[in-house]
Amino acid sequence: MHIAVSAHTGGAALGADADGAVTLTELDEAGRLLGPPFTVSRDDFPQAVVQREKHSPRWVWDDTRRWYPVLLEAEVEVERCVDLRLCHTILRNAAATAESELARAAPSSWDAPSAWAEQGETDTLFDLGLQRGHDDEAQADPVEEFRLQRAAVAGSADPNRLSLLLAAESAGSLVAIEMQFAGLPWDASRHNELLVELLGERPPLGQRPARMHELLLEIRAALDDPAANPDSPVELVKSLRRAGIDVSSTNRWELARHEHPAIEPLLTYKKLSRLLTANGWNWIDTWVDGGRFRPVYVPGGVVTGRWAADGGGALQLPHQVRGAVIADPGWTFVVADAAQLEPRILTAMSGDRAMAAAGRDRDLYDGIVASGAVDTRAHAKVGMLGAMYGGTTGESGRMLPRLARAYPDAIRFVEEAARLGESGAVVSTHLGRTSPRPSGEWLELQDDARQEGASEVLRTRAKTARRSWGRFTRNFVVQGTAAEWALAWMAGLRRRLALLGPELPLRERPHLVFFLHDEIVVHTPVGLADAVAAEVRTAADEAGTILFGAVPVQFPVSVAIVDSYDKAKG
DNA sequence: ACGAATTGCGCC
DNA sequence: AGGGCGCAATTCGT
Repeated sequence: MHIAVSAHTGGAALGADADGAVTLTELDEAGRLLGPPFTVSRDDFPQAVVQREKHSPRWVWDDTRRWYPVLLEAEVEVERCVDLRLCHTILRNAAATAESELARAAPSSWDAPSAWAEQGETDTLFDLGLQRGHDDEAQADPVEEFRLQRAAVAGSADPNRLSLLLAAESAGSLVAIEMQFAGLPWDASRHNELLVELLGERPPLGQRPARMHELLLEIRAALDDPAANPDSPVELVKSLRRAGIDVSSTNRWELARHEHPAIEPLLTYKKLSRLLTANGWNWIDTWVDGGRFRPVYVPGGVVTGRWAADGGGALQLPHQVRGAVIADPGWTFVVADAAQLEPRILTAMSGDRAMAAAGRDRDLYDGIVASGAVDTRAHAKVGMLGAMYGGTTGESGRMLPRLARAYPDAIRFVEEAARLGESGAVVSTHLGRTSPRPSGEWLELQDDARQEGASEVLRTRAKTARRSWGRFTRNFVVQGTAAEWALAWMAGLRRRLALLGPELPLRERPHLVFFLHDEIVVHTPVGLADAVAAEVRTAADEAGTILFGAVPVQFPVSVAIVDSYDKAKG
């Protein structure tokens, strides 16, 4: 029998056995049973959830993707939940819970990836969750797991932060399913127009669009090579070298360094080729259905805590096609992005007061210029990005000493994260998500390089690997904490949006339709757009306070009300 | 011939 | 010697 569970006052919950019956167990916050489990049929399950929702339970279940789509199909929304699998992953790896029973136990089905993720095809997603048994999960008792998780959090040095992280992660799992359910409004005919403007008419299978064909002829003429093939990197390098262009690869950066009549058409060709293959007509055929693009979001899909997406390249939608994202008649979009999120996160984490002042009531990079640390906004930006990514070369590297002088706390913070990574240690985000340990291979390499008589080659390799891991941990703390801020922002906004349309189903009131790391899109009736914009800002302020308390760091968002996505300055 | 790895590039 | 991804096409390796 599968048991999903709900906890908290008034809560109840569920699980499905082979016949699809669902068992609900009422729990308190520690996971203690408040009464005997009871069973409802699969058909009655959504209604049972509706009854319980009146008391705002927190549903505790193994996997939001398993349960929530069925509920949304039945127009049942859940206010909050615990996604045990996502939370387990966090607690299993967190330094703060390393001594817990949960973390010391042998790996179990809770450590496996979601068994419900792969069935994300649009035709099956929303009806099979309850019916399909899963062998591993048959053994996995969510009540017991919930208790282990609560105990692990309670036993950690800072239970509040971890609790917050688990709540945010779980809220994100609800948003992910809701956004897939609602879909991103997508106008396929507008998308086609955009493609025709850039590429020419859709060509027959296997042929190049007209514009690309013209460019191909230009390239061949310029290279004096009638067989030059820009689609093949290997052949293209040979063609370029024959024409006297000294390249070792065909990537854009390297090509752009050379002056030659073939370069410009080649770069244009590659740009269009990318558009055609990644977001061309085939993409429309595959991913747009009924005026909606429904990517499968994968909360926690990135080690840092960022989301990933499965199918359609949802998190890489090029600006070229964003004009096809058009609001329904009578509706509009509220598009918001957090301004300079990562450096502001670093400011709050490191307590750098000078940087906090630089970012107060203005663009942070402008503020850095105004402080006299660097001379242009572009320098400020590239310098800060370099500091957070571990860049050492070029402009970025040159800016670092100035930034370190002006903002010692912030720079020291990321340098320390890098140093820890290089030494093989783990680092953690503000709320306690911990970086993975370096691989056995990495550790061995470091070990071997330290041996007496290790070759110079080996020592160099070890150093390269060490630096590389340091760049990863350096970035992990910032990117991961930014992801936490974004989750808090989105969770708060989700709650606030629900209040703008009480009693209305998700798709008939303002709802989130897109999320991109530090940017959100809300689809809303036109009349509520201003109210939504206000909630977006309030939720952003709240997210900063929730994570960091009363620190003097602002998290401003730029908000645009637009009827198509390309009109938001991105 | 086929799956794995690489290349290149889109997003943040 | 720049962090994290996903995806399509090409190229490599067996």
